[in-house]
Amino acid sequence: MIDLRLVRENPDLVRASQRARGADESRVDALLAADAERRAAVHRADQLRAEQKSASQAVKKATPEERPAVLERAKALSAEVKAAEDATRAADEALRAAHLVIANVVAPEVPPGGEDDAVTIRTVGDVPSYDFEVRDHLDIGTALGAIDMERGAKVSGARFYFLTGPGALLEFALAQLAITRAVAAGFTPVVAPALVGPKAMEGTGFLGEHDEEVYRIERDDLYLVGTSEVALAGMHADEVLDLSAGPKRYAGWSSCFRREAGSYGKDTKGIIRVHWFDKVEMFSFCAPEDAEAEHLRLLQWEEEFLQALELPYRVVDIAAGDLGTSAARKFDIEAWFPTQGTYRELTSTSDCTTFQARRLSIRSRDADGRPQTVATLNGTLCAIARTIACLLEVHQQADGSVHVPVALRPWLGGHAVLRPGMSLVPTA
RNA sequence: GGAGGCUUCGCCUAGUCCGGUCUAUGGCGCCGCACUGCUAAUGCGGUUUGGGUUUUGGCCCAUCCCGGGUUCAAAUCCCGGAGCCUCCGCCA
Repeated sequence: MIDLRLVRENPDLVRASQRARGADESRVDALLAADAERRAAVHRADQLRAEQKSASQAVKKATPEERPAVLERAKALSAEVKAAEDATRAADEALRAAHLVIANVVAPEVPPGGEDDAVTIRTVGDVPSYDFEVRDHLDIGTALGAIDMERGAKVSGARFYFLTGPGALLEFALAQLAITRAVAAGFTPVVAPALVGPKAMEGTGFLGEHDEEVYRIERDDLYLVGTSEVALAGMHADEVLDLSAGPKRYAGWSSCFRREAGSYGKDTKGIIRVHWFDKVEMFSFCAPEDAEAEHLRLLQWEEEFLQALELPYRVVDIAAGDLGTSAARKFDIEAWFPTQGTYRELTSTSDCTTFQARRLSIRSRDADGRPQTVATLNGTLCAIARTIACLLEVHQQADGSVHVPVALRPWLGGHAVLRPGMSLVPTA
């Protein structure tokens, strides 16, 4: 949730943010009204309680003769306090409801517009050309014995898959490369739970208008995470972190689950858009004033990872209307998919400023030792299934084999190419 | 799944039986001041968090795992729940 003080002191800024997102501006005024109402209710209840406290003390000190009268007054006040507390509770809930429906305030640099208005910041690597007919990742993967969609569907339904043989090895190789690089950069590696409670889910902003995307285990009141961001953010809920040595960074590995409710017909072929995949996610907790710089660092680590995979890509600055609820700014990296003749999203990094941390009550101490809400940022290091898809397409060769990027070879038995029917036994 | 125990202001802890200056005790740690040639030791003071209000000096309210209840009054009594621990059962 956004900072209430900001709404009180600079409502126009928040209204402008809502407008940029294409969201309802009047929610800002509803929030202001709810805030004023709550403060009035709290004030009334506090004053009544103060009176009641002294009345209660008087009961104790009263002589037997005055006792009935004093007790009478205390009882009356008690009833008034109870009523005032009910009113406060109602005002609290109204405020919370009004508060939760406002998305994070977009950063001033964010491009205006919607989904199609992302601005390309830079393009890295040359778009490859092929002197043969390119095949899509599913054709290549099936021929390699790396991907089995049909049996995935047989066992679990559409958008499920098996990774087999070289596909399974690729999964582990990518995970190893991602985690190894993250550790070298100073991240703490984490294996995070894929099932989380409602608090973590709501705190990270996934239960608002986008809860259609989320798998829910009703019987146990648990959710399957769509990203380990949820567990990593929730990890430090209700804590005061020591950030005196700089940002606290985690690289979390977990399975990710997405219902893909609104995407019927999109990317139906292969493993680009699936209900389940594994992902290594970077997550940072840092002081609010460091968030922008940290965001650029996350972006840089993402880029270096794709460079290690020898994949051409471009970095785009996502427009206001296409930002997630929690994000103030978001950069996607889109990698080249030869069969689609375009760049497709492979990673995404968001600066959530204090939006998530305020909901989850994650704080640190400022220079004066006062608690302050931290900023949280997340970034994909490697969404494994989609990355495999991209690797297979970009690195395909005329004979149906696939070039293995040098960085991945240590985890692929030293093999420089993958080819149908090959032995997976490591080379000497 | 069954039985029992635990949860207090950073950490440890007193208090809970028997409700009322609990406006929460003590120790450790931390901060400030004093003493000391320096260090150590010692002494004094401070040290939960959130909200409201404010003439910026404060003042008020809440907060003893969470939510209800009883009562004029709840850390304390009653009911429900969560988390952790131990034992039994089951299990990779």
